[in-house]
Amino acid sequence: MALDHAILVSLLEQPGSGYELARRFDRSIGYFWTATHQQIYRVLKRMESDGWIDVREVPQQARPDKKEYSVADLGRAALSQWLHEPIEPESVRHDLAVKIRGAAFDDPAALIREVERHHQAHSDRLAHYLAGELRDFTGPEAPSAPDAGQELQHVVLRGGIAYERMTLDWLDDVLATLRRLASDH
Amino acid sequence: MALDHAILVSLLEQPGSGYELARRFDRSIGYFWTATHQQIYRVLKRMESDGWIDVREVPQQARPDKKEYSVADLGRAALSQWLHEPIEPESVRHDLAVKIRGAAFDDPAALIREVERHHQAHSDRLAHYLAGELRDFTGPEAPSAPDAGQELQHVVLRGGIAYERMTLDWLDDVLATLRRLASDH
DNA sequence: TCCTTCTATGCAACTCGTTGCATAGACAAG
DNA sequence: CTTGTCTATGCAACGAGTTGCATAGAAGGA
Repeated sequence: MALDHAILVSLLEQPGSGYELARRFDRSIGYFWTATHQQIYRVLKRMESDGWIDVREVPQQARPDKKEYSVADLGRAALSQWLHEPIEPESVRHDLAVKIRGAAFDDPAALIREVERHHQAHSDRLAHYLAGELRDFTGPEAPSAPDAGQELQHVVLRGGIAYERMTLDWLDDVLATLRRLASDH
Repeated sequence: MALDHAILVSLLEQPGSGYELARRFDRSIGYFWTATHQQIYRVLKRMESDGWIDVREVPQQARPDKKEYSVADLGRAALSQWLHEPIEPESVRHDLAVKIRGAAFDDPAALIREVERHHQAHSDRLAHYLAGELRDFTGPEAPSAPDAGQELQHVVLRGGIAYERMTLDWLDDVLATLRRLASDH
């Protein structure tokens, strides 16, 4: 149910259309939440009919018109209420770990390629996060006196960076283990 | 769709009933996958009718009879096929990060308690993982020459431990940030 | 000229995951 | 003696998430 709230937060940071939200969910929001455009349009429709958000039709040239959404008082109140409710620490779902334990009943060496692919993907993601951090928070273009919103965005991004670094270290450990098992054959 | 495969791996490691699987998913499998007993019973039923697993009725005294499942050839083949298919690196869903960014539009100080609760929960989980590692892999009772399956279980557990440590460090960072914002009020 | 990509929104069908409820005997604690 | 917990399985309903498809104009490249 947190997709609602992720959308509200994003719209508070910057009003926008469903399409724009979908792109943000591929970028900065993607650090901590994912959603397809289908999910987003459906939730926007529901929140609009519940009076949580307002719509404004924005005509455009050379591209389709869009509906720009912004957060209404009811939405702000709903977000605030959710912020004050405790939530459970997330439960993990890690496909790769299933594969690693499954490899005991198959060929561990066959997993090496796959793990290397994941290593590359996480390495790319880390580079992307670091570039974003430099651009928005630590580089020369960054605000010298960040406001609360920027401080909080930065600490979330630092979480993403820490996660990717930890994952890369762990994947190195996994690769070393798989290679050891393969050479012992 | 990886619940199927997580169950197959668990049944290969040790045949068992739906109830026993549900408990494993609260314990060791819970390091990397979660599922309720409802999900598990439904998937077991489907896999049985697809011939992936075999059932054996086991009568018991002083407790209800149980159905012990074990992996059939078809299930082993399905697992093996899945192991050879590439999978996408997981997408993240982190409620707490939504809350942290949302706090910019509410009261950051009000989140401190919540973050402390999460810190405690992750700290408990870390202690639990470390106890399991000592018991099964690094303590005096552990096998001196672990087989491939144990090596792979250990590397997955090391991933869980690294994740919890990283998360605790990050939550410290989050708390420091929230406290700074609260004192600047 | 045709093919693809980008912007922008949406329906329909499906699978996956969660929640509430139900049964039922055995055992332990208050 | 009642209440709660543990073992063990399951139905029904709902909500969340995924996949495939559809529309439609504009721009850019082969």
